[in-house]
Amino acid sequence: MKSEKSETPYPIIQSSASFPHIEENILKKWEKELTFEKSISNRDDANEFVFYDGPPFANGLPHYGHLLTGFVKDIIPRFQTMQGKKVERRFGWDCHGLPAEMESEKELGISGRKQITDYGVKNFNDHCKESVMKFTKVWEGTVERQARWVDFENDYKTMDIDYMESVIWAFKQLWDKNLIYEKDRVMPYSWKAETPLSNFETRLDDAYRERKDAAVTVKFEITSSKIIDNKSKWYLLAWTTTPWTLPSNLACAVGKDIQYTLLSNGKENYILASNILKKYENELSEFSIIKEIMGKELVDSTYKPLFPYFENRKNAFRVLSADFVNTDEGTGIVHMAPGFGEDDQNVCEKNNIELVCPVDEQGNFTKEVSDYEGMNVFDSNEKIIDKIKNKKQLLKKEIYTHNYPHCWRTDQPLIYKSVNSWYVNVSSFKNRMVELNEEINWIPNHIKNGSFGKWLEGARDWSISRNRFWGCPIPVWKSDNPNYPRIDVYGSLDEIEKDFGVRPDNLHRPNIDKITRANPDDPSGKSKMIRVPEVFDCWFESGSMPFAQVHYPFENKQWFDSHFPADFIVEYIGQTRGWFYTMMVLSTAIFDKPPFKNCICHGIVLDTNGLKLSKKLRNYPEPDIIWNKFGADSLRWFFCSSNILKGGNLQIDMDGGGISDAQRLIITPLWNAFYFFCLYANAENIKAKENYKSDNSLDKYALLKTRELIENLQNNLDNYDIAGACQLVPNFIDSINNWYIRRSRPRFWKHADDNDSKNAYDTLFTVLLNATKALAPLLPFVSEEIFTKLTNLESVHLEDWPNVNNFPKDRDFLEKMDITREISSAGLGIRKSNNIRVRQPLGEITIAGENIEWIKEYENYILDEINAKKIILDKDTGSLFNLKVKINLRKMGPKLGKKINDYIIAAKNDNWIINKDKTLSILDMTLDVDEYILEKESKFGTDNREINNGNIIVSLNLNINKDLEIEGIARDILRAIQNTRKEKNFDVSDKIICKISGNNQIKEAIQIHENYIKDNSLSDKLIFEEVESNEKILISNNLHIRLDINTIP
RNA sequence: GGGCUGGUAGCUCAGCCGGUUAGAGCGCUACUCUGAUAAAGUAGAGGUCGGAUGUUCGAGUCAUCCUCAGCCCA
Repeated sequence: MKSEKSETPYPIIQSSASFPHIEENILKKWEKELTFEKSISNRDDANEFVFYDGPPFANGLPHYGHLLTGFVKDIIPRFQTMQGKKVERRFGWDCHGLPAEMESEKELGISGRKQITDYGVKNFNDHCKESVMKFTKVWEGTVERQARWVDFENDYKTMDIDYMESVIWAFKQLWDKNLIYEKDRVMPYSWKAETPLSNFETRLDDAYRERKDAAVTVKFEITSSKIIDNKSKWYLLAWTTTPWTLPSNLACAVGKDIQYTLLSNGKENYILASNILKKYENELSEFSIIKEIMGKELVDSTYKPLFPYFENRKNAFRVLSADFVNTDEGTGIVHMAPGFGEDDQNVCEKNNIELVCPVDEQGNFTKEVSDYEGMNVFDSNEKIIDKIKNKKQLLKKEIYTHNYPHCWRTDQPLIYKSVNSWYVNVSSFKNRMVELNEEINWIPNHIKNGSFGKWLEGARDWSISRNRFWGCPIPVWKSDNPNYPRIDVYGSLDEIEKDFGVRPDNLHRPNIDKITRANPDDPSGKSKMIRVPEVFDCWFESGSMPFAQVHYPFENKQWFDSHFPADFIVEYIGQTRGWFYTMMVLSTAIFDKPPFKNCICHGIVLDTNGLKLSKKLRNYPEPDIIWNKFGADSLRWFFCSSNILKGGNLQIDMDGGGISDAQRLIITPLWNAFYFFCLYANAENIKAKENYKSDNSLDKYALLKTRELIENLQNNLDNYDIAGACQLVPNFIDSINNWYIRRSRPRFWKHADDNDSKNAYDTLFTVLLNATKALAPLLPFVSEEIFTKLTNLESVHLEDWPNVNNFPKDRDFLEKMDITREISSAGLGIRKSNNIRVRQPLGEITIAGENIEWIKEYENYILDEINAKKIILDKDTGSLFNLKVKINLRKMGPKLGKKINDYIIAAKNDNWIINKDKTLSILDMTLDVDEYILEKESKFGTDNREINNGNIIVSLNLNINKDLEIEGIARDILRAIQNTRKEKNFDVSDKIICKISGNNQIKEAIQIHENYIKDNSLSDKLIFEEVESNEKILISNNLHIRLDINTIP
């Protein structure tokens, strides 16, 4: 556009927009105008949509996974806001737990519990508190840049005292319901970090690594058994990769349905599983088989302890039956050390064998195992093996390579060890969780009865305590004198104050540990009530989020009652084991309700090789590059149109392939439609207004398509199907840009007072206005830009969802226009296959079919599009097509059975007759109207095609007479002029004087079509005269012209 | 070892209650068009629907088994 035009109805738009630049400006505008705040405050309190924000670990940096979740966390609330709902969005921070402690240890250069206690728990926790929030600014920046609207000022932190008070309240609730117990249990344990790890942590990064260990097969001497004699010595053969657990052996386990073989060499007799004999063929070469028995016959046999340390244990040193025993590895006889194996512990407990755990917190043997006291278990392996060898109870020693879990921080191999921990008795109410799960709508649906449902069914008790420092304290005080046992559990600051006389202003360690009192049950007054040392698993804290974020029940009781459960949450699919689950546990136990009603589980963002994105590999583009190159809307579209939102995965490539596609295929075309509108509205000085009533068919079509878009988007977003919503948009854009605007183009450069032209502007304006509203949740930036530039209103995000009742509704019309488009495509296809350029006008197009009179009304679009002169509607069945019969298989298949093939062949060979009553005679049958399908098949030839499932035939007359040829040349000339205008950078409204030279055909074309060429090229004068200086331009039919065009000053 | 999800065109994915010739978008190639021009149109190439067996007149679709991949549990 020319810049001297000072006042235009619409802003002057660049044809190629810089979306990143537009986005940055919109962010500034939103910030300045408090648009987000208004979008909430201008809604009614009584009509809320409740969204819970899952707290990320505060001390990590945001990555693509967070961005993806963030987009979804933005789309649904924006959509619901436009539906008239008030949607508050508070950001949350997960502050406690091992990740925070690890980071602090790294920063402080210390490691392990001893060094932390030396450093001082207070100093350490103070550091954690500072350190954990250090990335919040980065987070805010990223979240803002992605156009995610969320309230950072009114955020919640799991380390706030209010939050923590609600957490201990929850614990007390569970305690009062008898759902809490304390117990020794086997857990993965880092002896270097001196803490048990959650199973979550054993799976971090590359925790499982290859490791070589000595695997031994040892002989347990049987002392009594119902299946063997006592004349010679019998041994059970057991196999283990952790020889250091053998001193703590208390039992052996067999599978009761596994077959075992009894072997003898005359002196000694062995028992082991039958199907692993050949693994031991060297060791057992001199042994022969005596008999085979089932495992259950071995149960209750007793044997002599291998080591003396625990020989007096009650019920120990027996053969037990256990389901988990198999013969994949080992001997089918499992050595059981209940202090060091979870299965071992469970089986022994069932059989009333009390566990032993003679290994201390640093992984060294205690004095119970006197020979190895103070020795690290891994160092003791060889010595223990030697000892067994000396006792002649070692059958085999081998080096065994296996994947073994390591501590993700200290790099040392973990051990499994019995540790005291507090548990939630989840298994006692898991059935109720399964019931409540039925009330939740999961996206994708299979999560409900799949990974989440199955996980609930198999839910196990939850270890909620950690032997650590930075976390919410377990609010239990115990007597320090076992002679006067007493346990007090506190669920509020008030309760603590009441008993201890002090009100803590900080619930963190070591503050809370200093609060003690005399044991009221101890008449001597000497014993004290002391808090247990553990803190909560941080997942207990994030699971408490629905109530703890508002300090329920101490405050906001009413708020909570109306904001629980949440309408909607979203996280990645792995949270079925994390946040989704822990909320479900606490919500079921405390409130007997599901914690949320709708839950989207999205998949994982991977690189193009299917690998996880990792800082080490640098296998992903930095988000900053994406923001600056494509903008956030493109990334949002790339993510949200993918089936990653239905639990699948999505690959992102280094140079942002899919993201540039989103821009190229969605955002730019939308922008182009807007650009087109502004370009011509400004040129014609037209101010458009909302108008849904145009009687022009193209306008009506555009409005119907817009209505369809709005309805479809609403349906899909109502059902949380964001990807489904996105999939509808390309069709809309195609209809508007490549049909509506293309076919309407001339209407936009008619004079402004022309009514049809007005309708065109109003309609395109109305289409863009409503489409940007409906697309606002999916494309918040570009929608905002177009909408505000179009209307001068404050923000599209303060608008209500468009009302479809404003729009016309006419399915029949929509279908007709779609057929019109199909006919046009077929016409262009016929041209193509006959190599006739579209600029060459053709005579007539013939359309044949039933009930096609309506096409008359649409003929202009078809004639324009395919450049033909006339439409002939033909009902004649003979000339253009043959009728084909298809048997209605769904109907006839079951009736005819195998014979149906004969009828299919007869139909293909046209062996049928249609009777007067429209029944069909075929072979020996007469078919009713609904038992066969009649289709048209175009006759052989290149000038016709069938469309609409063979209901309509399109035929194009390809004869080019003299008149048509000359007209074609005239159009070629016009095109050459237009091209030259473009090359010379003339404005679309510049008027010109045009000189043309060429042969007689050119001259004739100019004479006959002078006005056509002049009008369309804005030529005041069209002069046929010799043009010497310029280059020859080749047009069709091997003709050349020379052109000289100049603007009129 | 068990569970869940998936395997359809070069890529990303549709494909409802089984039905005749398996679709879309992108990408690629060719041609065309142009008063939006780094846009647009038409067409072409490209598939043993992971494999096998079964049920059926008929299987991409249903059943069983196998296989591969991802995730989860052990």
